[in-house]
Amino acid sequence: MRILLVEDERHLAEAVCHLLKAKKYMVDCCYDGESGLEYGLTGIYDVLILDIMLPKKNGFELLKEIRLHDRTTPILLLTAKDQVADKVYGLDLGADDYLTKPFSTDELLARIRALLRRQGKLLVDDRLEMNGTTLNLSTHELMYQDKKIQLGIKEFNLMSCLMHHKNQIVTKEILIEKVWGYDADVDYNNVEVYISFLRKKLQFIHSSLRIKTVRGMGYTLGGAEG
Amino acid sequence: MRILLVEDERHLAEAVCHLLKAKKYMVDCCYDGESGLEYGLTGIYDVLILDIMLPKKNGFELLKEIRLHDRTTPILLLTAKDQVADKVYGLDLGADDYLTKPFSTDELLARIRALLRRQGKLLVDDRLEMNGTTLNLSTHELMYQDKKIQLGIKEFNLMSCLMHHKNQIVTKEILIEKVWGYDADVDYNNVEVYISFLRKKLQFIHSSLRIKTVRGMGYTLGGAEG
DNA sequence: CTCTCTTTTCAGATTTCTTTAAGGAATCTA
DNA sequence: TAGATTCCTTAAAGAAATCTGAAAAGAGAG
Repeated sequence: MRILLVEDERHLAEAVCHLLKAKKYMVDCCYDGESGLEYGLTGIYDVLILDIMLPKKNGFELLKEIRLHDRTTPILLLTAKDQVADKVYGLDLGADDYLTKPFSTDELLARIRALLRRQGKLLVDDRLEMNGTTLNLSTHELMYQDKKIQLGIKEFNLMSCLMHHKNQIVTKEILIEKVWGYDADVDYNNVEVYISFLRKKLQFIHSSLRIKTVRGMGYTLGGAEG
Repeated sequence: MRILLVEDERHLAEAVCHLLKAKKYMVDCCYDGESGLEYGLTGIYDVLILDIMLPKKNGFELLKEIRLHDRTTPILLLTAKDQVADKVYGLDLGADDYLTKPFSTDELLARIRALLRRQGKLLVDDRLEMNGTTLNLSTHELMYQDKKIQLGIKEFNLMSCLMHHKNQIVTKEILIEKVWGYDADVDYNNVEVYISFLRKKLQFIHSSLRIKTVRGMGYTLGGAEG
C-alpha cells in the first residue's frame, strides 16, 4: 500500500509520515501543490492525502486536476477546523472523504482503512495485539485464543485507545475525546460504565489483559500480573 | 458483473445490451468516445467493450487513455472487418482481445467469460462456494446439498459480494455501490430489505451460512456458529 | 393492455446501544 | 475512624439502528 501525503506544515507532515510508516504503509511526501500534482498523477498510489492550504497550488486545484485524469484513487482532504463549506466543495470536486485538523491519529488511520476497504484493497496491519489479545480493527471483534466477542462502536474506540497507549495512563478526558468526540459534553460516569462493560468482555474471553484504574488519573491497560 | 459497452451503431448496441442483460450482466452503454472515456474511467466495470469506429474519439484513443490510468480491466475491441492491422495495433495499445463484426452472440459471450475468467473473477466452473453453499454465477441459483432456489439479480449481486468478502465486514455503502452502482442514491433500508430476502432464502435451503449484522457497520457472511 | 415478477417505499415492531441514575465499595484526608 | 471523594456496577429509561410484512410502483413478457 502506497500513500501520497501533500502537506506543507513540515511538523505535521513529518508526524503523519512517521505514523503511516509505522503502520507499514509506503509513504511519499510533498510540501507544495505543484510537486503534489506531479507525484499524484503517476497513478502509483492507493490513497492520496491532500491538505487544502498549500503553496503554489492549493488542494482544490490539485484535486481538480488529478480527478481530470484519475477518477478512482481515493482522496482524503485535510481541512482547517470548521470549514464546512470547504468540505462540501471538496467532496463535489471528487474527494472521497475529509478530515478536519486537528485530528487524532486513530481517526486518520480509520479513514484510510475505510477508503482502502471501499476499494476492496487488502489492508495492512488490520489488527491491534497485546499479550495474546487481538482487536480486529475492521470487524471490531476482540479475541483471545479461540474465544471472541463483538464490541460495540464505543467499546471498540475505548479499547483501541487503551491498546494504543499500552502500559500508559490514559485520562478520562482523553478517552472522552477519542470516544465521544472533541467537544463532547459527557459525564465521567459514561467512561466508567463502558470500562465496566469492557472488563466484563475481557473476562468473558479469558483475556490476560486487565484495565487497571489509577485513582484520580485514569486507566491503564496491562497484563494480568502488573 | 458490470460491463461497459461503447458502440455507436444503435441497433447493434441495443442488441448486445439486450443479450448481455439477458445473461444477467449489468450493462451501461455509451454511443461516443467522449462519454465512453468518462464512464470507462470510473473503474467500476469488470469488462469494457469498445468499438473502433466511434464519433468524437475513436476506440484506439479511448483505449490509450483508459490504459493510462487502468491497466487491469479487460478490454474487448470490436473491429469492423478482418482488419489484422487494427487488431495488432489494438492489442499493442493494451486491449485484451478483439472480435470482428459481424460476430455471433455465443462468440461474444464466450470472449467475455474468457476475459472474466482470466481475471480470476469467475471460478473455473462458474460458481462461488462457501461452507457447502454454492452460488451458481451463470444461473444465479443458490444451492445447498439437494435444495436450491433462484435469486433475483439484486439478491444475486448482494450475495456474491458477501461471498467475495467472506468473514469480513461489508458496509452498506459498499453493498450499494456494488449492487446498485457507484452513483446510486439508494436508501439503506433497501439493503436491509434485500438482506432480509437473502436470509429467508438461505434458511429455505437450510444453508449453514448466516448473514450477521454488525450494528453501525454492515454485514458479514459467516458459518452457522458465528 | 394485462399479468407477473422485481424493486422500492413505508411504517410498526424489535433489537441493540447509549445515557442516566442510584446505591454501594474502595480510597483518601484530616 | 469519620467523612469526603472517587469509582464500580447494575438497572432501567431513552435513543437509534435494524428487521420485516405489506403495499405501491415499475419493468418486462406475451
